[in-house]
Amino acid sequence: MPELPEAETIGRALEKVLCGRKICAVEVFTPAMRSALTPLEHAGLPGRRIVSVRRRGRYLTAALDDNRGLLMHFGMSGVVRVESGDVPRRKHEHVFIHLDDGNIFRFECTRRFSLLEVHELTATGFPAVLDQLGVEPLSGDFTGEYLANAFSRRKIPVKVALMDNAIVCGIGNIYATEALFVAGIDPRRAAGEVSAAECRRIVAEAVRILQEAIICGGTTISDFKSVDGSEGKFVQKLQIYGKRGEVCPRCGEIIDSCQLGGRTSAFCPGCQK
DNA sequence: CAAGATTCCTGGTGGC
DNA sequence: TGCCACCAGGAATCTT
Repeated sequence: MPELPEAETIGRALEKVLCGRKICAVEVFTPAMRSALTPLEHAGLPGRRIVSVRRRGRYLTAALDDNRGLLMHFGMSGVVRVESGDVPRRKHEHVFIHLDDGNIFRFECTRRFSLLEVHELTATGFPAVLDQLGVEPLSGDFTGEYLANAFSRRKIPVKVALMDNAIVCGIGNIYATEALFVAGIDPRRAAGEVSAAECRRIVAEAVRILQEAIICGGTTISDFKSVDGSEGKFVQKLQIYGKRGEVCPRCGEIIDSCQLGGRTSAFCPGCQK
């Protein structure tokens, strides 16, 4: 389930195989997704060249040579591949974009939560629809002071706030769960009650975990695969996500879980205060 | 206006 | 073995 490290992993791989390629043809096999895919067929993509691939939060933008870009989001089961047409179309591959080197950019999504749209790009290099996103976790803007200010007076659980893309983008259930565990913060606490010092700890651990996950090529729980089909190895380093009922690796208590913002949230009652 | 609930979708899982 | 309820997840859209 792609969060920021998975999007970064996909983006780096796509940059190598897509940059400089010209689009020859577009085929849409599944019109009804979360957002309709049919506009892709009428967007005048053939003849356009892909000039760059950049990430913002969990989104990727493949910029074209006409100031537009392909905006991608992978939902929880989105997979992209760039391979030849010799491989038959898989059941949940919804879009083929044929490239001038003979390969096909294939967009797959089993649970149909993914997004693939053409947008005008602004001066930021991204579509205007991304302007609402909060700070980038791996930029210098994501500081303890920023987080403490964003959390101020908020009554929602700190974990829900950490997953709020309008505050900081790209941190989903896996990495929010892990970061709060390592920082020793109970995910159920009201965001506004978390101290500035604790916010600094959350930021430091979240950044460290995201960077480590990128080095590992992301986290594969069930669906995630990078462009070449490889799986993310960070799953082996997860300390608490999905481990309810197991022994806490830090204090030996039994890991518990609860529902926060509609998401299962594992935590250790012994060492997350 | 903030917070919480609901919705979309499919495949894997576990109970009986 | 089959059937079915349930769960996973991001983000938009609702209800309170």
